[in-house]
Amino acid sequence: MKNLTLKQLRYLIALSQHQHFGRAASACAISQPALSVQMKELEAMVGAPLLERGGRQVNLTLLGEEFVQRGQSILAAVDELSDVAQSANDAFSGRLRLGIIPTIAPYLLPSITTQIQANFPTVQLQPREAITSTLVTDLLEHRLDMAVVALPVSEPALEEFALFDEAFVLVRPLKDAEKSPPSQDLLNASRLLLLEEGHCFRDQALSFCALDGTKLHEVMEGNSLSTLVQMVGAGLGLTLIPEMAIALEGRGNTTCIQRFDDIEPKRTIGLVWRRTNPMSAQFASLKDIVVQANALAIAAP
Amino acid sequence: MKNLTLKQLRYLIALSQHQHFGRAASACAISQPALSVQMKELEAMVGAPLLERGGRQVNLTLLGEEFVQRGQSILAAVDELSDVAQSANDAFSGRLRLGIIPTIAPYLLPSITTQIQANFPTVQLQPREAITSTLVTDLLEHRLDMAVVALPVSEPALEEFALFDEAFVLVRPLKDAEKSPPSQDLLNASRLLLLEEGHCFRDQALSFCALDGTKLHEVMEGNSLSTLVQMVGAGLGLTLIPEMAIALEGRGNTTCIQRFDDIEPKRTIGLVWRRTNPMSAQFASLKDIVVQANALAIAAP
DNA sequence: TAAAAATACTCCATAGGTATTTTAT
DNA sequence: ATAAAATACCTATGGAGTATTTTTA
Repeated sequence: MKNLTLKQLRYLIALSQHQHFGRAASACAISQPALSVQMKELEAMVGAPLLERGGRQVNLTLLGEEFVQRGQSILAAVDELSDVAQSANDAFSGRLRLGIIPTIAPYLLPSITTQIQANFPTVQLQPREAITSTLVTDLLEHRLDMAVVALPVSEPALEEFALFDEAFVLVRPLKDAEKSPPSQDLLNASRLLLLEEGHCFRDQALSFCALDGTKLHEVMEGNSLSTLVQMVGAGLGLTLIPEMAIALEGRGNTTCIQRFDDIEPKRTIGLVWRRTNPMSAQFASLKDIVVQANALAIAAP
Repeated sequence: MKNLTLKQLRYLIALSQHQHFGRAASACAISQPALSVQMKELEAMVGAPLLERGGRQVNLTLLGEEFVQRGQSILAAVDELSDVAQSANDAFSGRLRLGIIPTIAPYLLPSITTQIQANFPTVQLQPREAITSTLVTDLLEHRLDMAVVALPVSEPALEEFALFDEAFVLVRPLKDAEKSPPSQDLLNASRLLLLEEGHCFRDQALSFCALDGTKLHEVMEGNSLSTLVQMVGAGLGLTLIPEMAIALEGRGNTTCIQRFDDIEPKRTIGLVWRRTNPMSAQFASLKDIVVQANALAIAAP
């Protein structure tokens, strides 16, 4: 029974409908002998007669009827495969597992979600928030389809696509609003509040200050930008936040935001995905969505 | 998608399990290039990638996963066909639509049913009672598998198998028990009670009396032997019943049973079925069952 | 005798094998 | 450099066609 073919089932069903080899054969667009041979082989495989051959008409045995019944549902399931393939072909659709780093997620994810649902209603977005290293691993091991991270990732297996640059701004206690303008020197002289290890934003901030983690002594760690901003408000130090976070984090009345004039620190945010992902082409169409989402996020009050 | 084969589904599933063309191929007992080609063709047919080819391992796309899921249930349904075939092969089993004439049914059917259930527990007996002409039509048109009738049927498409001869006995009012012994002359001189038209037993009785229906004037018709016997008891005439009916119909105390001495009337009871029925071989094994059932029926009190 | 299915044979499409190249890590 | 998949090419199986025979009603 290992060599049973779908054709044979189709032929048997045709035969059950026409009860006549000649007519069933032409319904299947094959010759009568071809049908005879196939049915003979099918019966040989089954080891029992499926057909009762009369001179005038062909009838099915009980077993034959059973085969027709089951064959029909098998063929129906096969036909459904075409439908599945078709709908998958039609448009960018289905599950999209999107990773996103925590220093972007709260600000960008809401508008990304909205934009995607508006533009690709058939896409089921499954966002996941994690630090870059986790996201990259998840991408490489097929647990994610795409991620929003700070570039470069420099992973050969991953395709990178830059979306926009994002400036960092200084967060100071409100009372210092009139004091010295922001500068690298100021940061170096102050207690700097940073995210805990692993967050790329921490590394980016340190890099800007031309410091490495080991030389850092006057530092406190937090695990969300909100926490850090609150700590700044309490006068415990300074911190940097990405431009996009201003709308959300700059609302308090205990801190103030200051931009750097001279050498503005920034990072590049981009999309990454496996080069081998067959959806690559369609991912390209996603980039516009995310750029738009960014515009909305910045424009938000 | 019309040319999709079960092999391709098997290959895809193997690939999803091994995530490696080489190993999946050997699991399928084919070469790696053969597998590559089949998967390529499958994807071409589907019109969308099912596989994501990485250097180290092969992964499935979302659509590929969907195909694997559906493919597995399709293959499961195909495997079930083997089981169906197997169980049908193992023994004489399944539905048996058995026709039986009314002049035998009440006396023979109970023991037939018992015997069949004891000997072929997997057979589902579906008995139907009707006159011979109906049974023959039903057989020819595949509404019955087999029938118990009086032979000969002389239908070329039907196989006949004689089971046993069945004598007819005379039923007279009890008061006539000591009168003239049964003979053809007696029958001709009396009012003969017969079954209505269509029952073969009517024709057999008439034939024995060397009468045809048209010459019959002193005749009443009934539609069951029991009714006729009751009428005999009421002194309305005579009737004939088959030997097998004695146990049931001879119990009353208003009638008596008399056997013919000289030329004993009888008929042959047999099985008939379509020559083309593939179960023919197995039907042969049924004949012993029915013969046994007859022995039981006659032996019954 | 006529209609229908089975057989005989032939051919070609294609599944599959081997050898090799390309690709990706 | 190496492992793996794709490609090229060849072979052989088997699905399907035509012509014919056998069967059965």
